[in-house]
Amino acid sequence: MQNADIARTFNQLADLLEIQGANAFRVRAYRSAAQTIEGLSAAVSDMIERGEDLTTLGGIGKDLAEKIETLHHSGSLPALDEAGKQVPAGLIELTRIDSLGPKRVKALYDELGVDSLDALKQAAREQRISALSGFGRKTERKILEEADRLHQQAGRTRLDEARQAAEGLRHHIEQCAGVEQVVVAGSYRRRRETVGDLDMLVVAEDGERVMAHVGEWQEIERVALRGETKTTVHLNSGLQVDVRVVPGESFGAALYYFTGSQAHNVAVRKMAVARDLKLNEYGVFESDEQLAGRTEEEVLAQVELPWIPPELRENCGEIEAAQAGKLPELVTRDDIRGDLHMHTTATDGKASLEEMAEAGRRQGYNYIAITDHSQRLAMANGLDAARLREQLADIDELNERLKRFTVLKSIEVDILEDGQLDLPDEVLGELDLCVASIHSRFNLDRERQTERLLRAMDNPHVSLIAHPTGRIVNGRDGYELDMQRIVDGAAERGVCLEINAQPARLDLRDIHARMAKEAGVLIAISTDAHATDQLDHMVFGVDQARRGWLEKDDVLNTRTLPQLRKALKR
DNA sequence: GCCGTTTTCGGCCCGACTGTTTTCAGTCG
Repeated sequence: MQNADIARTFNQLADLLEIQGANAFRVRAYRSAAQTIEGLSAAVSDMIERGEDLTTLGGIGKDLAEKIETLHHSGSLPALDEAGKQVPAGLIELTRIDSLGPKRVKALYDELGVDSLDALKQAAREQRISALSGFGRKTERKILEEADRLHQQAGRTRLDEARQAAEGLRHHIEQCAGVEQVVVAGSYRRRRETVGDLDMLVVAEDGERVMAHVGEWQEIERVALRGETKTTVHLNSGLQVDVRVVPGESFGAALYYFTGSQAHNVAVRKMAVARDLKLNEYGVFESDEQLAGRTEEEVLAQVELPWIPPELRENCGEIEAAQAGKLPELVTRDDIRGDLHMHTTATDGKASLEEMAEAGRRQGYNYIAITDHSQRLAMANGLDAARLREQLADIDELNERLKRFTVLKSIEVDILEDGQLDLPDEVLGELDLCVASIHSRFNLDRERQTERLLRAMDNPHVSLIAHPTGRIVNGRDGYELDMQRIVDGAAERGVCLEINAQPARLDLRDIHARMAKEAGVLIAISTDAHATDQLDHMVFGVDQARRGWLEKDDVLNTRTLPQLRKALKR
């Protein structure tokens, strides 16, 4: 039972309880516990095996700790089965329809027996919904429209795709007269790997004018709602965007509020309440007097907190760290001195050795490492020892011509099923660094996959494990791994782990990067570029590193070349 | 269901928008 499974179970139970009309705070307790568990770097099942007390976790008391243990030992939860008997689980899907929440779903079920999407559509078409008290013709029509849309609705959008949409719309809004500033807040600003929607904040006096201007954007499929200060639109790409207009004196409060996360906001607002203050998107207030609101710094100062980087605002220890003056100084793109993972035309890259070097230099780097694939990856035209040695000679020749820039000799060597490497040790010994990774047999069980990676790290030539979990964002889960053992194993052996900066990989993910930092494992942030323009992906890797609390010293490729060579010695 | 610098009971974050209402409930973020 993984953390995500436990979190999902609690969220399901919360959904069912909500439809039943259970105490809203009880429902919230389940959701908050789910969030806590999802944000943990350690596996809850391991904590139970080690006999740790789960009630030390925030939002988890005696009852929820027992339920987690029940889940861990039996794989199911009687409370969930019980709730499922009270209301059909199919109702949860109905709450995903925009404008249908738990109360209305319950009413539709009680009054009309609606327990599925099809039953809902039929009831709407037969106009039985508008006959109910509290429902009207408009609501009925809207339900029908939204039920049809539900099928085509995408899930969360990858950050790089969201960036395209966000920048386009932001530019459009900036053209509106009277607009002083446009900022994208929400999970986009926190740099989560995917976003559910976009939250845009506009500083302007005339809200009506901005709302009208937004409605004219060419990429809009439809306007879902529109008020004086807030409008929600759906883009052709399927992405939902909320645009809000705020006055300048509230900009900091609004930016803070709409950046979230929700869990972070709730925690900070509680701190305001404890000081007899009210904190909302317009500012910090003592009775009716506004004490702060123009900047995030002055808002946070009212609850005696320093400014907290958005990437950390997940209520996973950042508030406590801020109070103790122990916030990390997060790594930045400017700290990066080189890129340690990229391919050339020798295998499946699109650019030559020399073109990659030139592109690396244009990034402002001091060095890059060329890491083409090894022979096992036949479809990528992987290198055998002889072809690798040819490339090494080419690199020597290139380095003699380059000034104040170094191309490091490397390889992305395949890790075979038994943990052996795909090239002989003697040729690996001729490299500056050896990057190893898995490209096959993703389906081994957890124990064997973990052993496989540990065996690979046993090879003294291995410097770095690339995309350690093999996951693809919105694509596939990583292979089964005991991450704690991988991280501890890397720490013992002096092996580094990669944050692969491809927006589709971002592997390690944030919580595992943080786990590695805590174990003292150095992280390389690398683009895995297969073309020169993909070196630009470095920013996504840096964002992910920041979400993992990494500082400059935690990152291998912030080092100068001599420091790097030293750090690579095992 | 959780939690404690006012509390082991009684609180628990806050506001915009919509539709169906004559003053507000439901939903969403």
